[in-house]
Amino acid sequence: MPRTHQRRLRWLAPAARHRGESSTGKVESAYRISDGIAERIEDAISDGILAPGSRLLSERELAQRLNASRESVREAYRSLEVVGLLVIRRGKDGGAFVRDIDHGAVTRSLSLMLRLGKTSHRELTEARLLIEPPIARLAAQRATQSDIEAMEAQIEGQMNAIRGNADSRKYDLQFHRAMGESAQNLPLNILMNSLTDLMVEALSSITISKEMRSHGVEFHRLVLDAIRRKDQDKAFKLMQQHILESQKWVNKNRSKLRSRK
Amino acid sequence: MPRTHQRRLRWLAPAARHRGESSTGKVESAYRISDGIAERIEDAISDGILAPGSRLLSERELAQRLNASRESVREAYRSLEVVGLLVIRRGKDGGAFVRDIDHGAVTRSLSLMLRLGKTSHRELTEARLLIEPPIARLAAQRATQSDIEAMEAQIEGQMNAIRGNADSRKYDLQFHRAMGESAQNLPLNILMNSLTDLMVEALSSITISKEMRSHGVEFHRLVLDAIRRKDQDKAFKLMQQHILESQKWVNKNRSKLRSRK
DNA sequence: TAAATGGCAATGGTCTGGCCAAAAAGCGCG
DNA sequence: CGCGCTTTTTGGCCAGACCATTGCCATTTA
Repeated sequence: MPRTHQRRLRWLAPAARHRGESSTGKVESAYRISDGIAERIEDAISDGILAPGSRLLSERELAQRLNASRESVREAYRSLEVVGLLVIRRGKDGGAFVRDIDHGAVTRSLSLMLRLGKTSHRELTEARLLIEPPIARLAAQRATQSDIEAMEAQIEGQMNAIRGNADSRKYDLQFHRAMGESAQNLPLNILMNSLTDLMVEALSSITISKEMRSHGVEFHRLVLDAIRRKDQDKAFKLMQQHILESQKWVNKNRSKLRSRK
Repeated sequence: MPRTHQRRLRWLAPAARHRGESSTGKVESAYRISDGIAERIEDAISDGILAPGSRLLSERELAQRLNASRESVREAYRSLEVVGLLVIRRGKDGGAFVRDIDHGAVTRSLSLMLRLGKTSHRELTEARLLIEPPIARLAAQRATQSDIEAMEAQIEGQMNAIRGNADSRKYDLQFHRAMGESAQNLPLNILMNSLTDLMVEALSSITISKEMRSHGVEFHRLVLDAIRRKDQDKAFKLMQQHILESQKWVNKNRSKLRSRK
């Protein structure tokens, strides 16, 4: 057994701790060994002891060291994979790796709830309408040079894609993401990303005319311009208009808008 | 083996399906039996075939029917529990039950990401400031009589709690929730609930003076009054002011504001 | 009669031990 | 050097067992 791994084990020192209810409301059904393990790993990650990319012990090995069964460890790893903290790979040099921070889990979770709640397209647009324009305003206020360059790159890519008749949606989405980044507000950014992801998902079946796509990229260009000039109100209004336009277009073309996946 | 359960099995008819990547970005590491099972159950739930409260087959039984091992079924159930779709109970008459729709999963997920991203209190307030006032406006526009009564009830409870020196935070939170309900926009509502939950969590260590609490409930009363009169702008501004006030108060009292749990 | 007790049965939680499949590393050969 | 086979590590899956928890019910007891 290699000694090199010894250092990694510090985080598994504390024994099983509190039971009951976490402040966010998850009811824990009594005690589970796997939950205890998962919790310690989670803490280790959020404390930075386990950095993104680092590899955890193999199921067999951690089980042995903790005097637990492989299944308990396995279950812990799987739970953390489900919430997006780990990624598990098979094969030699496989195992569980700490994932770099990824907002996708929030989006998935939100998406699930919205599907269950039969959310309409109207609600989604309404929500975007309340969140994105303010974010554009913040972006105009705070964007750094590199933020602006990132947005420029996406617009560039989008234009090329349109010219080549390739799929430009990816760049469209990325532009919104880049704008979100520059607003420098993590919660808002995550929320906006979730909403735009859902929008893209909802519209994925619809083909968009070349004209409309050009129209979209043009809007992005204008928004970016406002951000560059730090014209907050203009950025706000443009983004608002952008969303309204695309909604209007969707309404016109909703020959068959799928309510769910 | 009882025949009565035969009906419940319809949803497990389709065989394993698509692999690869879901549109929300989850990378699926090759094929897993448990994922297949989980997916079918998830679909059954979101299609309404499995209603909230209904009980799934026991691990042993479903495993047998699917010709899978108990572990695969178990893993599927656990995954769905983690994302908040199921709740699992032990003991006789225990098992996996479809949970009624619960936004807590989104909050937990968001909370995790924010912790990992070292989100500041400032960002949280900023986000609330952008989301809650618009929601108050929507509430003023759309609240039904029963919505209003729900809010009244929370204010009532909050006042009683303050008079009796009991914990009024719960009612405070519930008021915001009730207001969110009346805005009749699910995504916005979920987002707002997540933010307020996080705020409550962040402030849970701080004791709040009786005076301040009375001040808070007074604000709620004013907001509700504006909603009753359908005075959208007033509701908007009051909510904005409410958040600003409480932030100001927090800044003053942040003798020791914990950055994370 | 009503309440406490104790056994029973169903179900999830954990463990053991094993085999299979994937996947990367190592190695040998051209 | 690079291609292809073999090896080795690791997760995925399985079978069977036992434990812990929980609700139910018959029995006992106050």
